[in-house]
Amino acid sequence: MAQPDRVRDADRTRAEIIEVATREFADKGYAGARVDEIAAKMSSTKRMIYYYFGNKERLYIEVLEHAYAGIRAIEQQLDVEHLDPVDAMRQLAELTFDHHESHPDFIRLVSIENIHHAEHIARSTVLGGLANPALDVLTRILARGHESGAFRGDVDPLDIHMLISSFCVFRIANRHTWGAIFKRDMLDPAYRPQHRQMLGDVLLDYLAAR
Amino acid sequence: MAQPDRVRDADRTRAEIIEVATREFADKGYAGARVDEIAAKMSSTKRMIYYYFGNKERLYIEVLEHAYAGIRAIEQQLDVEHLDPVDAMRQLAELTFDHHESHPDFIRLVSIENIHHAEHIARSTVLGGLANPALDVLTRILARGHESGAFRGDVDPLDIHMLISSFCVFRIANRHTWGAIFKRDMLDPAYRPQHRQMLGDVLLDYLAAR
Amino acid sequence: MAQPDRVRDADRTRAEIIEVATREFADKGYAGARVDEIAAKMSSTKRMIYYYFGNKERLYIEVLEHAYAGIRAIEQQLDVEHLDPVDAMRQLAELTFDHHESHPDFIRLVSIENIHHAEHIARSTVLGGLANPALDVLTRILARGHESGAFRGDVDPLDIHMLISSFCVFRIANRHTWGAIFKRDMLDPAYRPQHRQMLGDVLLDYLAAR
Amino acid sequence: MAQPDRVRDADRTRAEIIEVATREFADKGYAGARVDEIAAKMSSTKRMIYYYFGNKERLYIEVLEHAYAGIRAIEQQLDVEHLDPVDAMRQLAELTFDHHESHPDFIRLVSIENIHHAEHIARSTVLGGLANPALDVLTRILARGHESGAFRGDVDPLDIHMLISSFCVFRIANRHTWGAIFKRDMLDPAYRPQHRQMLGDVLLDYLAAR
DNA sequence: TATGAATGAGCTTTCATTCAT
DNA sequence: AATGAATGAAAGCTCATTCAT
Repeated sequence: MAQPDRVRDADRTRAEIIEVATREFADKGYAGARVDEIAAKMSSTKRMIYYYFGNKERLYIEVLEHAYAGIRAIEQQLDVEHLDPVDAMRQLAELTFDHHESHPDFIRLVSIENIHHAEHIARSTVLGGLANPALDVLTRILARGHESGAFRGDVDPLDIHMLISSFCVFRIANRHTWGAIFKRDMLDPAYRPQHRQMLGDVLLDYLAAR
Repeated sequence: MAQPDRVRDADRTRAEIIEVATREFADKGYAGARVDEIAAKMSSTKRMIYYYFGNKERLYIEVLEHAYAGIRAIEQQLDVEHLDPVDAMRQLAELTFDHHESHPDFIRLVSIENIHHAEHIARSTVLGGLANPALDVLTRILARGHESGAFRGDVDPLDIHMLISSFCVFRIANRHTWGAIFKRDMLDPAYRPQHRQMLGDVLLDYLAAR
Repeated sequence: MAQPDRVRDADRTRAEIIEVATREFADKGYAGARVDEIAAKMSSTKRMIYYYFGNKERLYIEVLEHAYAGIRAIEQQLDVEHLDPVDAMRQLAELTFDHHESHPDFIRLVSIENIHHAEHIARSTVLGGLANPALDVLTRILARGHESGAFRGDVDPLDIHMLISSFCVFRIANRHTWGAIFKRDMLDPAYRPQHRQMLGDVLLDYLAAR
Repeated sequence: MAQPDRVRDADRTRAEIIEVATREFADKGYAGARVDEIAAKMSSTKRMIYYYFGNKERLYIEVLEHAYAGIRAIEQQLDVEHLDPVDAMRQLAELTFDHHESHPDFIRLVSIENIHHAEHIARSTVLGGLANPALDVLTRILARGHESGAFRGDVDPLDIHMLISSFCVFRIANRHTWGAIFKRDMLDPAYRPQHRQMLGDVLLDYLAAR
């Protein structure tokens, strides 16, 4: 029984490093994050970061992989086949809305990765082949909506996904400059219901057959 | 005649530093950008950066101020009072769409500034008080559209601005991760007309009085 | 029967470590060799190196001792008493020539040890007292050659040994810089017979009574 | 006059770094040498090493280039055309003998470079194209000696150079292991005349026409 | 006898910044 | 107004070694 415990310790150490590093990278960016700072904020030592991840970049890539893993499960919360396409579409949008709002670190990591031209995603064996399952669900909803006569049929699912993502991501990613310029915090809970409603309305108004 | 020339040389040196630094910061982020690299890419020397800007942060702030200054002129291209509100709305959206597409460095600087919690905007005397004139134009269009019966009246102009911005910014800011995950370049010219059209449609469908 | 087997396993493990470490030290030098690298190249683990040898330096010393042990058997291949002194001398030289050529790792270890001022030889109980038996054989040949009137009598056997060694060692030890500067590989098989012949000629011309 | 002084300071700083680094690399080898140690032994700082040389390897390469530069002037001390070939040959050998004895750091650097498979010479633009002028002089002496009937004509100048080098290098390069095994310091001044004489005799006996 | 996890000390290198002229 | 040389502080990373079982 000694072996499993040690293995669990190793996993625990790895997991803690990923967790602390996620916060640090999301907060400071890749170049701005300090390996020493990550070490200081965890119960293990800096040496362990190099023991498990080899270097800063590989740690960052694993942080990215871990962060992206979280979003893959979104669509599984949606029982799309038993829902009216209109309801399904709104629910899918709101699921994204809620997910992004509750995962600001993920959104920030994505921003950071874009600053780096997504070079680390390209370098990741995991993320390179990541198909977004939410897109399949969306495609299915659009098809069923078109069949039922509720939706127009000339839309590209990926464009709809872009519309949803842009709205949900923007609130989080551009929160600070927006707040500085317009003196309004897009994430102020007071605006939340109105924005969440707005997203669904925008989508459904656009998709509505005419 | 010596003085003015020297002044003009000084202005030219400043301008070149800003120009090179804009590219460097936009490309690498604030922490990732290197003062040495900026110096190497310009015709003047590193010492001049410190002579004119004091330190890296103040240079970055001036880069940001310079970049934001560019966007303020957008709405001036729009003769809003002589246009039908529906046309004016579509034109305003397309103006933003076009501007952002042709100013990727600005969008990237905004992303970078958000990574840094907009702390430099807060520190800038210029940017702190920056009111976005586009918002006034937008407010005016929405009011006229509501008066004419074309638009619904229950929308917050800033939310509409957010909708436009999110769509226009997302294509640029998230281009690389999107491309890495979905294997499609959002900025591929082939998609441009369709996205530009889509933005206007989304807006007008949503704003339409019902 | 368990004990002997374990002992044999232990010997086998030790032998493998020595073997792998010899290659690694000879290839990279003492400071350049990595304990991790040695461990990675063997079937056992890094911990075993410390288990059997205590530390890197003691491992290196044992590698050195093992390498020097190989050369002690050289002169035993020579049936010196039944040979004409001239033939014996040439054969002894060629034996050294052949041995060094076929043991480049030994030559490299000697170079490395010289870089370290032979401090590890001094620290080795085995090597400190190592008398080179080849020298006895050489001394005997020179004496018999002088008695027979073939050789001059005013030579120091150790100087002759130095002459032989310098020629045989140089080809191996300085192969790479020589090749880089003169664009000729001293170990190219095409030159081998000529160099081997030359060594004997040089020796016998010098030793010839006049 | 300010510029030249600063330039001289820069040159002086570079020269001091090379000088101290030569001793350190020659003493400890490439991997064993410490940049910190080099810095500690000079009047400038560690940062300057990186300012002028970029990294440890480039510093080592420049050390090597500087060390090799010293040996190129050897043959210029020899007025070969006005000497009898026999005398010229002995003088050339003694020049090499003396040079190597008085430049043990150079010999050690060559040994070290061989341990590294001469990879740094290969990487050096200077050393890659280094022709050894001493070889030209040697070729000339051999030719004149053959013409005069003093020397045999079937020898390759490079082989003769190898014979000279091996003898002169061996005393320095293998001094420590030799001393440890045979309890005799090859560089003991007491042996110097005898070895110097021996080298010339060996050479001339071998080259003598018969 | 054996081993995966862990580590302190120290290594090379980088970077924004300032000095001296 | 301009500049090449210099630098302190700290960054990322490595290495021989030991711990805990």
